[in-house]
Amino acid sequence: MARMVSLIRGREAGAAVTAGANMAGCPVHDLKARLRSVGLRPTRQRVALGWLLFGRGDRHLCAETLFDEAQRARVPVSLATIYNTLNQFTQAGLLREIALDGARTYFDTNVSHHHHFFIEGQGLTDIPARDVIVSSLPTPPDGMEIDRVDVVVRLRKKGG
Amino acid sequence: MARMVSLIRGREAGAAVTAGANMAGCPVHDLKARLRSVGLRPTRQRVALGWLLFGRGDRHLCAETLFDEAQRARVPVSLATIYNTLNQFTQAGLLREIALDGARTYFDTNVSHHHHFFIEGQGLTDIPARDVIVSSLPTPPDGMEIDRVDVVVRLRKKGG
DNA sequence: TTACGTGCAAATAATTTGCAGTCCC
DNA sequence: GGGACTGCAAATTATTTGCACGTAA
Repeated sequence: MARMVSLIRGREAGAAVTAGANMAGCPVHDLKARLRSVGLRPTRQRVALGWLLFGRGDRHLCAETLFDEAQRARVPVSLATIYNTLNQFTQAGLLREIALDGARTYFDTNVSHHHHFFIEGQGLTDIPARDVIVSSLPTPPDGMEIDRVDVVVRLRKKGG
Repeated sequence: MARMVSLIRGREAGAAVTAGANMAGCPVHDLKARLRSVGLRPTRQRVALGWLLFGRGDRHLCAETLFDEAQRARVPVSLATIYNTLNQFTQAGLLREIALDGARTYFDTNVSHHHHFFIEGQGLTDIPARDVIVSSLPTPPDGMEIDRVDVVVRLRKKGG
């Protein structure tokens, strides 16, 4: 299996963790350090879930999905802990919450700036930030500023 | 109260209903006709809810909100019927569903092309379609075409 | 040791559904 | 009159929470 230089990406992601260079290369160690750096104890469950979440590239998943994966991976973890962990990770900036249809809540392991394709009933695909150019935006109301701009490109079957 | 030429807007909205000109001007009649034209019987509840929904310009609301309004307006309608009606209206193209935070489901009475400001915890405001220009989009995957592009501009308090 | 985490089961919250009675056409 | 619609209450589904026990620092 290829080495992973930085298990978790994002705006300020690597900084504290991969800067030291020497320790880099052990994904589990990186993950533990990353958890500590956001104030979360690297417990067995959190490390295991972090491994599932961040070990396979960018993903969009919901609590139930992660729960299934954990069971398949023989990681003993309760659904309640899945929910707690997803929320804690999100609050810590390791995940981003995505609202799609009001039913389930989805989480994006890619917290850097980017957009999404969305196919009804089939889920999400990332669009790199550079592939979408928003060249004109309205002025925010007084006292407000733009936090971020999310673009969702809804797709349908051609000639559907 | 000012006259309403077309109670319900949207891509194909007015056509069948306001074309005849003579009947136009009676919002209730227009609404009933509009309901019939999408295959929904204009029952007391649906007309009352349609009136609440479309009689006051563009709105973003959830089931609970509409339920409260109905009660305040002395419209006897059950919460179950609110949900059913919102879903039927959405399916008929009179409303658009908006996913914001995964918790509640919101509905937009404006089904024409436009975008949204979103302030965490404070809800939505419309952005006219002309105020947002997306000048570059990725190519859709094979066999797919773009249905529509939704832009959400997330705001936060300045210097928050 | 000791505060933080976890698991379980019960509690919420939003929404849907089954069915008997009601209403529009 | 007959099928579509509504209301109610019960059922579902997604998620959160309280509390006793376990575990990282």
